[in-house]
Amino acid sequence: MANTKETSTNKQNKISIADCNVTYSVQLVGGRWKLPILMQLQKEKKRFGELKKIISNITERMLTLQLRELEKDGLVSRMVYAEVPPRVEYELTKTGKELMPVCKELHKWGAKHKMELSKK
Amino acid sequence: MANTKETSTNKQNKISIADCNVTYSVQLVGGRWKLPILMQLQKEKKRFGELKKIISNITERMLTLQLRELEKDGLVSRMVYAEVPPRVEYELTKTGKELMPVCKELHKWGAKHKMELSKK
DNA sequence: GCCATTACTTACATTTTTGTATGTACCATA
DNA sequence: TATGGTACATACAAAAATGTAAGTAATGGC
Repeated sequence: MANTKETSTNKQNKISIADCNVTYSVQLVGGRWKLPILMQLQKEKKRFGELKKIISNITERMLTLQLRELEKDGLVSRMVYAEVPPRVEYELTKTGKELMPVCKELHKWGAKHKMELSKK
Repeated sequence: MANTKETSTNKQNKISIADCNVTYSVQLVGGRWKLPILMQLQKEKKRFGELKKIISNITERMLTLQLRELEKDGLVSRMVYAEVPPRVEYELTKTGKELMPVCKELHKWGAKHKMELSKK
């Protein structure tokens, strides 16, 4: 996430593979906590602390990191209110919202797949 | 990929997060080379060597590892012909094929998203 | 006997991701 | 002056994913 070596084969492969829009899309939501975050923001915007409470086991560090990436990638917007103690709200962007129907399809596929696996 | 420590927080989180079918699905195709492989098998089955040739930059090791996981997860089937030199063919399973329409949606979303980003 | 071909395997190194623990700024209130 | 709440940041450690380099088995053809 942080501190990537720009010249590594690893990094170069990651970049070149994202030429494909499917791979690109999956990379955007591939971080461990990104989908859990997006799901929580689906219905309404939420504060940092709310996300932390709802998403069990996530640490503040990971929540921050993943939110920053989602923001950089244009899936989530961040609103800071000049208050003390601070208040920061996160919300899906238009692009983020447009991803939700695709998630629904993934959900369907995953559910069906899990069921079929369990039969064996 | 190989050698995971069963008791690590990391692993435990990975597992618990897959309760959600969306996250579960994304995990199945999340490996670096899995989507490139799946895309290649979309139209027709292919031999190990063909995949290696077509997917530029993939190493034999990574191709093997990712194919093994795709097989274990029921997305790809493996057929070994008792010949020398060996011939092994890989093919999408029913489940794998059913994922393709979802990939198409992801593709659309990714393409649109990329376009919008490039405007800024 | 030697070589070529194919689909791997193995040992190891590097890079990336994730987790742990602790510290910070801000100001209102006690 | 001390305390509490919020949303972080930072240094470090562990784990996981990926990459590199070399080797293997099998057999048909030279």
